[in-house]
Amino acid sequence: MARLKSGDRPTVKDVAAIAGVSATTVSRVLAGNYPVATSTRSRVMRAVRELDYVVNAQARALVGGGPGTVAFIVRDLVGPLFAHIGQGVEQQATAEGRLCLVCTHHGDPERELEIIELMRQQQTEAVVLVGGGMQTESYLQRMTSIAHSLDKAGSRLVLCGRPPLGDDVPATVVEYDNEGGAYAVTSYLISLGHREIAFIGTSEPVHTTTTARLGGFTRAHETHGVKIIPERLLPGSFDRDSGYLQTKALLAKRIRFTAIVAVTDMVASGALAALREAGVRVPQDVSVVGYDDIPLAADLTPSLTTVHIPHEDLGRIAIKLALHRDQHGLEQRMMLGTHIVIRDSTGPAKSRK
Amino acid sequence: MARLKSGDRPTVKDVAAIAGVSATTVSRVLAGNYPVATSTRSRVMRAVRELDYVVNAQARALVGGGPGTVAFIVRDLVGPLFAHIGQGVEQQATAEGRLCLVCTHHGDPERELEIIELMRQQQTEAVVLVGGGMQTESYLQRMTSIAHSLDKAGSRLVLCGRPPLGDDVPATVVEYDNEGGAYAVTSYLISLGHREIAFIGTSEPVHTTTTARLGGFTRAHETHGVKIIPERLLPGSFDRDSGYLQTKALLAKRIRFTAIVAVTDMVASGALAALREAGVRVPQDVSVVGYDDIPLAADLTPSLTTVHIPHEDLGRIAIKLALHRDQHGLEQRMMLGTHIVIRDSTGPAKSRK
DNA sequence: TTTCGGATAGAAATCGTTAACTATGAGGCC
DNA sequence: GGCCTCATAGTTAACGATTTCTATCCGAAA
Repeated sequence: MARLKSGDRPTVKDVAAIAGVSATTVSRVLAGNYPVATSTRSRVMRAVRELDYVVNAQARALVGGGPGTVAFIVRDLVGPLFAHIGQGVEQQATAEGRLCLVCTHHGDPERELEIIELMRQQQTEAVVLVGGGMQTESYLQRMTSIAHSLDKAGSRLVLCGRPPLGDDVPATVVEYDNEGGAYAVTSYLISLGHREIAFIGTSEPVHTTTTARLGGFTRAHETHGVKIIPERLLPGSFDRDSGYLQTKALLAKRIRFTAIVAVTDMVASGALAALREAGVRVPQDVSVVGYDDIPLAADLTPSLTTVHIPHEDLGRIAIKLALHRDQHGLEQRMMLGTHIVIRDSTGPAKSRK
Repeated sequence: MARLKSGDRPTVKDVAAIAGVSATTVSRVLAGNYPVATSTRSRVMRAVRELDYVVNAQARALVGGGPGTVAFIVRDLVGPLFAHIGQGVEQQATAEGRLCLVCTHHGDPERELEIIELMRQQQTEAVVLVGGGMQTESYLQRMTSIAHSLDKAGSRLVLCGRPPLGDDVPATVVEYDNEGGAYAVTSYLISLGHREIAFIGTSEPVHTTTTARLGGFTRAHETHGVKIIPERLLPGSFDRDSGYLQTKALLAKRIRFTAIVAVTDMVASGALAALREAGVRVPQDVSVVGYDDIPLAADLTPSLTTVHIPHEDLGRIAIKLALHRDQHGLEQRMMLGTHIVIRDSTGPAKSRK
């Protein structure tokens, strides 16, 4: 007689004891994959309700059943782009019957590694790394070895919005055309007559996102035969403050410019604020473009011309590819398109007297 | 001789076989909680590295060890306030050595219940429900029964940003002063001379967040002896479109108003856009206030007067209380303060002719 | 020399569930 | 009537790790 100590949660055995059957039968009633007499079934169900029994997912997982999990590893949860990618990841994971773990590393590579190790212990089916990463040699090397470790353990490293590690590395990669977007938006500015364009947000150490965006910026200049001067390349992070401060600095140093390409919309937003304070009109005096197309980009004043990233698709496709990687025909490397969204923060270059 | 089939992940037994010891010893070396000869230890460690072994968290959990998990259940991941609360939840969970599951229900109460059930199976230590909820009788009843179920299973229902279910219900509740914030910001408008204030975002069925905010709005009017007319109470959801459309409607219907209280900043943002289109100046002609203090509130034009919610604290405290609920002196019900942030979207009421 | 105890290591039980075997009775067929 | 099969339910092993409980060896104390 399995007397149930209060505080302990009931097990199949407890249910079985009450229903007067074996544990196997309880399991079969719940799974419904084996014939059970109707009377038995109802007795079991009554016992289940009486005890308010639920299976122990851990025990079930051990023996092979139960929902798998997918991990979503991100710098921070705040910030509009992570949320959208996360939305895509969570949606697709749920649609595929998986649970979704979330972890943040706040930009600390050590912490990122710890988290991945933890996910390996958790038997996670896929580990999605979101956003750009460092590009140092040692970091890439460690990532590569992690990809192999996860692969051996039946899991999968997924790089979302970050370039591939190499051809022989077992990882799923879903990128967006970061460089192309920067190229397009810069070309657009050049076509409007701008020749003195500042870029806010170069970074050190080298970051994949920055590199790609700056790369597109540079290529557009080259294609159209416009020279870039280093004074117009300003460092900074991805946040609003960076845009504000760097724009202030730009104005203070009296460097000539007719347009600003900001590395993110948040940076652009800071730039707009700084320009407004300085009495510089946008877009009459200076054009400003951002990158990301965050939800409020259209609500800034003036509304912001920017590059749209298919955030949610990025997350969704990442999960889909990773979970169905055994199916033939599913390429494990995918590049999604970006497109520029023209709003009111850009206009013809002021003809310099 | 435990020959390792490729594709299977290594177990303690495999490590033990290679190191020439028993599984027990491997476990002890890894846990470090029992004396093991130095030579044995190093042989085991070598085998661990050779196989790239990691423990199976599921198996470990079954026998009591391993990190616990908390679940974070939310309407959507996008939307600034959820991200911030999530950030708080994740941070605190990580700090307490817990993993963090995340699920979305898109406003579907059925789905919400399914998710909670799933979390109970997962032996989650705490289930955090974020944001307001429906206030229908049946919903509250089901929530109450869930609270008891989770409690019996050693888990904990946590209500974050939502009023308590009742005194005898085992749940942790962390609220913010929703009603007080609305009262304060409405009082502020009244003190500026506004007497004709519209509220955008009443909802049906009754939603806790809306109810509280509208409640504060109403109380402020009563306190200051100002009458509310139903025409100035407009329905709508929490998003930008709602604010835009309702403001358009308000203008079209030629209802007199000198100020708008929007149920969220996103709604306020839509209202600002509609007013701008109509050539109504803010704050000279009409004042606008929001609620939430989203990151870009300061970047709207004009910058938005709003009510600040301590989002991150909300999430952090929710987890802290839930995980340490056994410790005496920790109240399982907490109300955090809100405060209004005065920016440029509010000004004195235009003296009517 | 005998015995006691500390230092190590292994065997076996345990966690909760499922799945592969077994076992039992009833009913149909020759 | 004997045999075979189907329906149903129970036994037992397995999943991978931890944790008692034992067992051995060796040096020290008596």
